[in-house]
Amino acid sequence: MKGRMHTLKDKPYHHGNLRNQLIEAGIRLINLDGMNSFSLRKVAAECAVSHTAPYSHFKNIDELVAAMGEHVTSQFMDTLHASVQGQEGNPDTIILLGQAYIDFFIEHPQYFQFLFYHSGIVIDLDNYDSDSYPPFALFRTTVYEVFRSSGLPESEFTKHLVTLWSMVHGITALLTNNGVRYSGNWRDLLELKSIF
Amino acid sequence: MKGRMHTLKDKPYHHGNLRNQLIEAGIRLINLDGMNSFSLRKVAAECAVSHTAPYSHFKNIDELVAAMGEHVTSQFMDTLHASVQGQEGNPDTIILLGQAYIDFFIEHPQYFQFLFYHSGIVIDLDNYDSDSYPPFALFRTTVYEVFRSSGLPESEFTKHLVTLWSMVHGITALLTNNGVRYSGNWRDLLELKSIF
DNA sequence: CTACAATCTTTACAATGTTAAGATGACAGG
DNA sequence: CCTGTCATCTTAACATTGTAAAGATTGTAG
Repeated sequence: MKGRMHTLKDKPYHHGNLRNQLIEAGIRLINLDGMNSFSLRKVAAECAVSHTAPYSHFKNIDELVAAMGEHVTSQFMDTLHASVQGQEGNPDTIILLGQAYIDFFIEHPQYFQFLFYHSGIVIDLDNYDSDSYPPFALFRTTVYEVFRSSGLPESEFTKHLVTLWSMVHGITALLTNNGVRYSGNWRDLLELKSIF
Repeated sequence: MKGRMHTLKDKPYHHGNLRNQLIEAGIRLINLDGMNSFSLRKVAAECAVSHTAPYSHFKNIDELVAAMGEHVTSQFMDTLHASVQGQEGNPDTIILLGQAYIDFFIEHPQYFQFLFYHSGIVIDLDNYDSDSYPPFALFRTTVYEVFRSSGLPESEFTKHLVTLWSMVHGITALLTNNGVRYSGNWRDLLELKSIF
């Protein structure tokens, strides 16, 4: 991430790599206080540049937040991929993936609201084949592989997929909600198995 | 809602019932544009008072939003109660309640983010007996009545409750998310039965 | 009727997002 | 080496927002 040549993408001009530093500083702020106290000017200050410097790299604050979202989504995907690495054929793959999904947001509680309510993601449930949100696409293909060898009729797949995803997404939404208190382990609250 | 006497609660002084009108105007704004473009000054303008008039009724914007949240929660509870009215003993009560939960937010898509991320609700999963969030308390008692006559061991109750709630809450979170596109009926996406 | 207190307005200020204009400096071509 | 271009960054300015302070208004108790 340090000694790269100048491409069209990263722009280490005067300040050197400001665009990436803004993204990283922004994510740092999200992890601290969430989206409530987030501000463009704080991000700029964190990078020791004027509060309008970000406008050389992002059209507006939404584009900065979107870039931050892509960065976090990338980390999220890495975590998800790692959780199912070398588990091909294992029928518990779905559970591993679901656990990774939940654990990722438990470890970064502010990411949930940030990603799903501010980063401008788009999830199209009408056209699965179009560019879907990567974590959901992975979830879909993973669930499908297990589903295929379950003998259930193909027409039932979507229901099983969305039911599973809703459960995983729902417990995550609850446990990362600022207003929800729970000091125990989520594994005592939810039975991820017994869906198929 | 018009010809009430002055109690300690509503205060029709100069303007007449401003407190309630602020709450209603605020909820109207939420339904239009969600929490993004919400502002105290717009609510005040909507009521044709100065932008600081709300401070005679609320300590700050968070208290106004909290009052709006209580109002919406009250509507939510009315809807939930109506959905299970006269269904005592019916094992499908849980499904009716879950459907009402989902449908309420489908009809008011902005309420989900508003209620769960801005209205300051508190849900304590450690102490169920303490004042919990009313919709969750209702969900809990409703599920418990069905669960009791299912023969399952008492120790498993919490898991079943939270699993169900997560599923309902999760699909609601997804379908009311601004970034999620789905033009069909949620009943084609989820199988609320087959949990017990 | 008078004084009090609740209600509302005016004024002011700090934080924020955004735009416009100008300064800075890397770099390519002469 | 010099110069002009252009991406980058700064300064200045403005609109929107939340909030505090001070004063004006008015219903109501005594």
